[in-house]
This record gives sequence, C-alpha cells and structure tokens, in this order.
Amino acid sequence: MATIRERNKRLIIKTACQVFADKGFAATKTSDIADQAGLPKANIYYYFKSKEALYRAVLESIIDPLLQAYSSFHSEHEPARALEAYIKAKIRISREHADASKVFASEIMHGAPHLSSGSLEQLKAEAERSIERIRQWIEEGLMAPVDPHHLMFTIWASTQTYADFDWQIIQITGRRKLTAKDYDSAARLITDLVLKGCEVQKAEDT
Amino acid sequence: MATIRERNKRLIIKTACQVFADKGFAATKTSDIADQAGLPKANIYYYFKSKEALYRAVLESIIDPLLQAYSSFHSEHEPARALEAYIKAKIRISREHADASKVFASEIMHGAPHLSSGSLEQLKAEAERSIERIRQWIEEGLMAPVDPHHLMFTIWASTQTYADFDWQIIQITGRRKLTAKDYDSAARLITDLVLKGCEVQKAEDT
DNA sequence: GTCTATATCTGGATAGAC
DNA sequence: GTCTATCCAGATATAGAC
Repeated sequence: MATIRERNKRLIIKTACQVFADKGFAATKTSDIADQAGLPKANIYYYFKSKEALYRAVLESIIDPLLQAYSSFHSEHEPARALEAYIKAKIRISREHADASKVFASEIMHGAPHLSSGSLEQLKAEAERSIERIRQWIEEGLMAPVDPHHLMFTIWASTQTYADFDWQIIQITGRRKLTAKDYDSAARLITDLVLKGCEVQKAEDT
Repeated sequence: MATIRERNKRLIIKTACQVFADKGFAATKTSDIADQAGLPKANIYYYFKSKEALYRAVLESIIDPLLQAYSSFHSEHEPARALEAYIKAKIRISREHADASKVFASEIMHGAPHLSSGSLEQLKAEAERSIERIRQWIEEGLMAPVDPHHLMFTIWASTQTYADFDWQIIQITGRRKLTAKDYDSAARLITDLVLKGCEVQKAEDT
C-alpha cells in the first residue's frame, strides 16, 4: 500500500536521480529538482533533511544492482558463462539504471566522497572475490593467462560507458535514443572481445 | 622566453587542472585553486576573467592530444597496426594527461555544456572518419565484421578508464600509484582483446 | 603585477501560516 | 502534509591601495 509519504519520496528520488545524473551533485540546485518534480522546494526538505541526504539515497540505490551483477561468478563454473552473464548484467544496469549508474560513476571519479564505507567495502569485496575466481580459472587452465585486474577494468569500463557517456554515444551514432538492439549489440561485441581474448569458447547450453 | 605572464598563466592552468579533475567544475572554489597554487585569489582573476574561462582553458588543453591520437588511422594501412597504435596513444593520454583527461570525461558525461562547438566538431569529425576507416577494412575483408561504433566505444572506454577511474583502480589493485608497467600491461590487454576480437593478427615489423 | 578588503549574488535551509 | 517568504552562509568577482 503506497502511503503519501512513500509516493512522494519515490517521486523526489526519481527526479533527483535524473537531475543529479544530468548536472552532477554540486551543480544541481534543489530548486531544479523541486521544479522538475512539480513541487515547491520546501517539500523536498520535508522528506529529506538535506541535499546531501537526498543524493546519498540516489547513490545507494545502485549498490544492490551492482552487487547482484556479480552472482554469475559464484553460480557458474565455466568462465565463458560467468563472463558472458556478467557482461549482460552490467549492460542491463547501464540501460535500466542509466541515471543512477551515471551518478555512481561521477561519484567514483571524484574519489567517492559521499559513498558509505559499508557500500564501498561490499563492492570492493565482491570485485576482489570475482577477480580471485578468474585467477583460479587461469590456474586451472580454463582461460588464457590474462591479467585479471585489467580484464575486470575493461569489462567495467566498456559496459559502464553506455550509461556514463550516453550523450557521446548518441552524438556519434546519430540515434535519438539508444534502443534495446543497441544495448544487445554492445553486449555481444564486448562479450566477443572478452571471450576470444581469454580464449574460452562460448559454451553451448547443456 | 617565459614572460611573467606566461609563467603565471601556466601555473594557474596546471593547478586548476588538478583541482577541477579532483572535484569537478561546480564543486571547485577559485580559492582552492589559488591556495593550492600559492597565490591570492585575486591573482587568478587578473589572468582569467572568470572561473569558467579558466575551466575552458583547461578543457581545451586536451583537445589536441585527443585529435593527434587518431593519426594512426590515417597513416597505417593495416588495421592491426592502426588499432594497436591508437590504443597505445589513448593509454598514453590517460597517463600523461590524466587530470585534463578526467576533466574532459566529466564534461562529456554532462553533455559538454562548456566545450566549444569548434572542438566538438573536430572531435566528432575525427571519430567518424576513423569509424569509416574501420568499416572499409571490414569491407575489404581485413577484419572480422564487428560493429565499428561499438568497437570504438569499447576502445575509448577501456583506455579512458585509467584516467577517469584511477581512484577505483588504485583501490582494487592496492597500488599506491599506477606505474609505467601498469599502463603498459593495460595497453597490452586491451590490444589483445581488440586484435583477437577483430581477427586481425599483430603485424610483425617490416 | 600583487594582494587586502569588500560588494554582490546565489542557493541551501527554515520559520511559520495554512 | 503543503507551501510562501525569508534568512544567511559561502562563493564569485572586483575595487583600489601598494
């Protein structure tokens, strides 16, 4: 049951997410958010005690999807399947949580000054666990001996770019907006490069 | 001959570049730049008419390196050589112009509100020309039929990430600072993925 | 060309009526 | 729970002495 409080908080977070993604934290005025949400500014402050608290709410909303994306590294035994699923999940985040993803990227670029240390630790732990998993696969001879860190950085960067640099991508492709097909072919290209580069063959379904 | 004017402008731009990269345009205070440069704030305004003018100077400083990086697409006839050289050039930019590169990325992320339309057009033209070149190589059967746009986006993202997300990379690798070796192995991994993915073999030197 | 002191304005946050 | 009017800290930019 959606109380008035919940509905409003949701509207404010959703709008804030768009504006923060567009302008960045510092350049965003709370009045921008209020105007775009069709509310008076004071209403924002009734629900969130400060601009920063609102920003943190937006920021934390992307943590769970990012953590979830790592699941294939735990559930899959073959590197090809795990990597493919991870790339797919990351591209889906760039598509379905484009704004929050961008806010997160901007935050990381500036050294994560607002991110809670709890979230940071979780993200770091999952990343390290997955990198360790890749290292094992290499030791077991299931993959070419690529540098697992750099492999991960390339996957992060190339999937994340469809959220962060959407403006650039739209400029270059001449699209008015990225479509489902665009995201799919992006995922396919990245997966191809990674699987061929790691010399693991795409596993057929069992 | 370095006049006092030139020396000071250079110092201010260099310092501004660091601070803008660290905090972003809006969050940067002109007094931060002044303090870090060891100058009184009014001195900044003696050399630059506004914070934005100074920011634009920083921003424009990265355009030329970015344009130069495309040269291998024009000078090289084999895709393998051109792609390898381009990746190397882009990684070198991430290393040697890390701060300006980051400022540029942040600018693009937010829709390039401060970038001159001239620079924008030049960058776009070079990008499109290079993408067209890749398309030709594919038609001539020199490369696998990958999507040239997505290939370019992946190269941009994976090379750019070493400047933009340096903080993250340092967190994960546990390094105190990225070394020449780190950049080299990054370039090697990205080049490997791209060349294998495009099914072009690394050309031996003639 | 340098720097202190200050004008001016923007934008986060709140008081208090409804 | 909503909203107008307002406060005030902080930041850009400048005036004007040196």
